[in-house]
Amino acid sequence: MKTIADLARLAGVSKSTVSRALNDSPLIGGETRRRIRAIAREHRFQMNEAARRLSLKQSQIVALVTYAYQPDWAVADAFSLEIMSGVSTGLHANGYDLLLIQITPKDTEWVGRYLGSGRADGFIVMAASCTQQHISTLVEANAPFIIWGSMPASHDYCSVDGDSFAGGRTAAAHMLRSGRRRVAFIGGPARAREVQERYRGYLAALREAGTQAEDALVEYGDYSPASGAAAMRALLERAGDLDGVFVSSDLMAIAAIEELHAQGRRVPEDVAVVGYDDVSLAAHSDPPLTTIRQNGPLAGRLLAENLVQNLRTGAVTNVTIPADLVVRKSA
Amino acid sequence: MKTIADLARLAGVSKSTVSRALNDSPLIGGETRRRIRAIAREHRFQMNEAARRLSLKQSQIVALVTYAYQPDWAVADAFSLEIMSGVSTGLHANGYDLLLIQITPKDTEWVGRYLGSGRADGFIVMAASCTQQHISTLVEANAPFIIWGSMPASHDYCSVDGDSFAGGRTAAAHMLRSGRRRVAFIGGPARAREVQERYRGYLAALREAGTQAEDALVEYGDYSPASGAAAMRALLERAGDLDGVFVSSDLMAIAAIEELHAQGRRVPEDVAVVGYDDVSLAAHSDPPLTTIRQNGPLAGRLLAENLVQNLRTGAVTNVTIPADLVVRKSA
DNA sequence: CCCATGAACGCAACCGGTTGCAACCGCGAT
DNA sequence: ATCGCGGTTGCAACCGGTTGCGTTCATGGG
Repeated sequence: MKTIADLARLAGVSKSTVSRALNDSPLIGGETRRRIRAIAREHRFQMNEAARRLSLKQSQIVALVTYAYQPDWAVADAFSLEIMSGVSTGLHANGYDLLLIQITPKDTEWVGRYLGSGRADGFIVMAASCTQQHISTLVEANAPFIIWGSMPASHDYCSVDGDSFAGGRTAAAHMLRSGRRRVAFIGGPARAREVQERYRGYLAALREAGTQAEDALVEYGDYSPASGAAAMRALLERAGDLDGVFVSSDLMAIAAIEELHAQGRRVPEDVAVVGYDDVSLAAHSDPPLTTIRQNGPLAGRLLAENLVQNLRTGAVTNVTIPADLVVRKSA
Repeated sequence: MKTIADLARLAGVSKSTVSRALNDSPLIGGETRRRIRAIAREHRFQMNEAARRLSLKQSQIVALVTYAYQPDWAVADAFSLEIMSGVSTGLHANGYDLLLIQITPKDTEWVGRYLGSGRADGFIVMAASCTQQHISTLVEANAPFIIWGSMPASHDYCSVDGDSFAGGRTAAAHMLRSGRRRVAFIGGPARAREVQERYRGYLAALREAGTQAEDALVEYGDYSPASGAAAMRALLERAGDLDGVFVSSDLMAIAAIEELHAQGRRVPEDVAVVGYDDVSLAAHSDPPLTTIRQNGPLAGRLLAENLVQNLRTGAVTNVTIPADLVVRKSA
């Protein structure tokens, strides 16, 4: 592999000139630059990144932080893939590489390990798989990072989030518009911010439709299918005449549908169901699930772009992406 | 951030001694080593990786090669995630980092871009998303790499693959054992090696059960649900009394089941169905799909470990991992 | 005609590690 | 007392880029 010193010799100039020519420095004359670049191309020159990074004191790498895989976690569906893909393209477009790192819940050294050693310039973390602890670690280390998902009310770091309020509103409005009178709400953990937002959206839709909100129509779970079925059961007991339900996750929604079937209700004839996430099996469930989907690739791209911007300018941005309704058969 | 020069000053020794102590060089006395490491720990020392890589001429990074995300490709299910996770843990355990790179079909420069610049030491590629072209590029560049999936008969590079033969055999045997007499075969593309292997396994199971193989019972598709349904339709026309079918992919299997239902057959009462892959929706299909699953995390770990071994010793290994039957309701 | 000015480029230090080789130590053997 | 030797440690070069500053040369203005 050739070095810029080799190119310099070939071109009859100095290392500095080659370096500058390759980096589009205005200090170099047009003719010289062209000649040097031609030689570089001709020899398939590839700059040694390690050396460059050493000099520049930056790696042009951002790390996507994930937890170690938990078999029971297989829920990590296609959306993660989509987001990763988006992050990757967004990063590459800006000259950055994507590092995938796995951490354990109790590990608090990882920030230093990657930032201090210069293996990464910044981080992308997922709110879903990330404790408050981890976030504090990041801010204390003064690490550049961006987070996907809902964040505490007061925060001073970058983020990209789905529009949970709009998602909840759209879902509920869809059912109300098609004539449903008593639509219930099944959430994830009540303290999860995105769940609260979806609930607020649900409420807004009810209000706009002139419908009364009822406490008897809301129930919470923990995103597990079992909890979805349990919540459905509870609702049915308290309000047997409900004719629609907005569920905060597809997996819970599918479990809820099974529960409905078990109790002899037809979906969507008797009760409409709309889920959230549009996981891959949503399209193949019985009946195919109407649900709210977020644009994964877009989310990824925004995560990448905003982090890079933060890296370059220090700007901290908070953007939210739309949540779209995909209508199938269940509502 | 401190450098080894700083540590050297603090410890009253030279840079070289610090470097050696930190790298467990046998040249350093036990006492000195301990003292230096203590100081390093105390100051939360993190070695500058860029500098280290420049000296060592290796990055301790391997790149996982993926294609840019294609929306119509959403099939890239949980298995990819599992495999990635496995690769990640396997790599970290060996002191390597995982880089995620995306390439386009016509890009032929990527090998040089990453290898020549020292951004990665080796590659992991997926047979499924990888043309013969890409492989040639890799071998010509003399790049260290390992591939997941079936490879051409003659090859001299590392690989990890699922045991398709055993998978096909197990699937067919399961149905035969439970009394099915005429079990059919629906494959993916006939020229795909893994499909051929699964077919051979299917044949072996028939032979072992003393059953006659029939050409009328085999049909091929292209992994798309539509092709699965079409294949099922064709089989039903030719051999209306079949009572079992082994399908080369879950998505096709689910489509086949829908076709069976459409024609008034019950699953599994009238005809048993076994799929392949155990995608996330297999557990939730109607009826829940009996299928063949491969251990993604294991595959990933093996990919990582064997590539690292190749990097260190040059050994080229070809390993295959088991394909396990997961029995649900469809067979 | 001379000097200030700026464009284009070279010199050499620096980034922070690694490593071959020389230097030094105390020791038992000759 | 001298020599040889194994065990430790330091010196300095090297990895391949980047960049502040000085140098060279042509040009335009006084």
